[in-house]
Amino acid sequence: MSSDTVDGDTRPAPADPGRPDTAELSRPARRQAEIAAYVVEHGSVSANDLVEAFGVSVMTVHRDLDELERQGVVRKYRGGVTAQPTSVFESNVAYRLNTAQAEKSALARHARAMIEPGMSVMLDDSTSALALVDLLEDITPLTVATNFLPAISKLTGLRDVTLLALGGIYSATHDSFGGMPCAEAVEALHTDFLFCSVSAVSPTHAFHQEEEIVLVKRAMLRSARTKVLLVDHGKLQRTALHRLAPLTDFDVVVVDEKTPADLVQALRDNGATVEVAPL
Amino acid sequence: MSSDTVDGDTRPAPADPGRPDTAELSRPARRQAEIAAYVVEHGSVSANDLVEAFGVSVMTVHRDLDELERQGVVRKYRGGVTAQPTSVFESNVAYRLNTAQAEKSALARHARAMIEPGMSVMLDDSTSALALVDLLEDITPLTVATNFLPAISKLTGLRDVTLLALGGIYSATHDSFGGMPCAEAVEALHTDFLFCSVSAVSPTHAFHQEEEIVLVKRAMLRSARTKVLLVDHGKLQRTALHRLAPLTDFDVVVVDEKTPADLVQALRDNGATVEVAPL
DNA sequence: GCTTCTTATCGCGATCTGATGTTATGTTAT
DNA sequence: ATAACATAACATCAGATCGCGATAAGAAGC
Repeated sequence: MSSDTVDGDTRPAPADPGRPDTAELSRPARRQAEIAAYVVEHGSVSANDLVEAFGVSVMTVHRDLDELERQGVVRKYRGGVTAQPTSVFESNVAYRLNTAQAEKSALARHARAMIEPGMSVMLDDSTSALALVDLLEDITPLTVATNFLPAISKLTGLRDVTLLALGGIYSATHDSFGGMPCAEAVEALHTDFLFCSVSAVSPTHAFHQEEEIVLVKRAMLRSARTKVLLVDHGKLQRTALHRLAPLTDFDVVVVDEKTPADLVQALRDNGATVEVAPL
Repeated sequence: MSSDTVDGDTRPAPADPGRPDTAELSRPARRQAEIAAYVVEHGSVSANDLVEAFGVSVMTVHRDLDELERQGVVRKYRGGVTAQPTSVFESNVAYRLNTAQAEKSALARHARAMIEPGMSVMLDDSTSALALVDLLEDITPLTVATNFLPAISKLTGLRDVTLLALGGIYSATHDSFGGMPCAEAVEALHTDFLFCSVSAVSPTHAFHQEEEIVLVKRAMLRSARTKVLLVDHGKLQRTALHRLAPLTDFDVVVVDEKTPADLVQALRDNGATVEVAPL
């Protein structure tokens, strides 16, 4: 029972330089993310393999796998699991691993500066938007519309914030509401601001992995006066399946300070209004 | 500093026979409910009065009052608080005090028996509906639509349940979403069942305190095939401001076993289909 | 300006929840 | 039928959170 991998975990976490930052994620969540990566890499693994690889009990492995299956990242069969088409992995695990905490909060601070009391803002289901929620508390009164459950939960606690929940079909993968019902709810609104993020950004366009998400984001773009795209530099080299919109559809594209200067220039050359958020 | 009212609380809670059942409510929540009742009764009281009356520190009193103000039950002014128009108190505190746990869960069990895998059900923002949520887990697959945040939170965890969140304007008083946006979201649906509750039931009609709530409930009534009203016997002697709908609009009215026989008969005499849920 | 009330911050203690392993009881394949 | 695997049902432990008060700093009224 590989006693070297058990508890007494006082080490400051594996860290694994080169990989995304996994700190400040709950232990099981981190392990699940790592398991997911492991499964995607190996295509198909047995539960016992995972027991050995991660030094936890079978029971725990199964619990993790159940959770990952619930999120649609893997499929279970008797004896093990297989990876699902990568898109889900991308948008889920990437989201969980790739915290980029510092960048996100820099973007959020920059965004916050645009908002003034009395305004209405719309937020999408992104961690960047979530970071912004924490900063809204004292820009009151304020109206906030979002389809992101964690954001909704946080906002219910705030006084002087009119919360407009955008309902729809719940997606465990994103922990948000989507689909047609959500798009319709969005159509019925018009807010001063939209703050959103996407999974990938090319010099000319914003991209996203999933079609249903694109549906909602497009609706959001139509329903806000000033549209702000929050981009941490990790997004800039990546690519994704569906083209969401040209960057010129956004009034502002905010990038973090770590973004290479040439990439910023490339965005500007293509007509985007880019602002750099200091860390 | 009245040391007799402090901690060491091994007593099985004051109980206060004659008053609604306040057990299984968190301590602060219970105290807040009692404070609310106290304020409503006295119309206007000072913070210090409450310190003495409840044997807690000023700080705690203020925290409680802040929470109650957030819920719209009281209004603070320098030195104390005043009660707000009773309707809010009714629908909020009554909801918190009057748990009637046993009855609710009896109603829920009865309701659950009507549901079969594959169906779609709509739930309103009532504690009765919440009790039902706990029983849905193994009637899968299932589609559930609700505007009640606690229900939504619970349902996000369930696999094989398609959750359709009904968005709208968040109400701290009810911990649910409402208003026009919500009503519109409801209009767009059509479910097999609606399970709902109201604040008061006369022999012929269902009533509710608040207009906006009525708006949503009416929409729900229009959007379900089979409408079920869950009524614990406490509701039957009470009255409320707005008439929601005649009882004959419901396909079934479920009451708990403790309901006096003559009241059940009265409902039936007026044309309602009444079923009694065994405890 | 002084008093009274309110809010912010910290710390302690009790409580709760979450995470995990173990044992026991199904299930499925061979 | 039997072995391998999966789930269910406790028990335990640790960490996080909550509830609360005390003190201190900050408004608001007189």
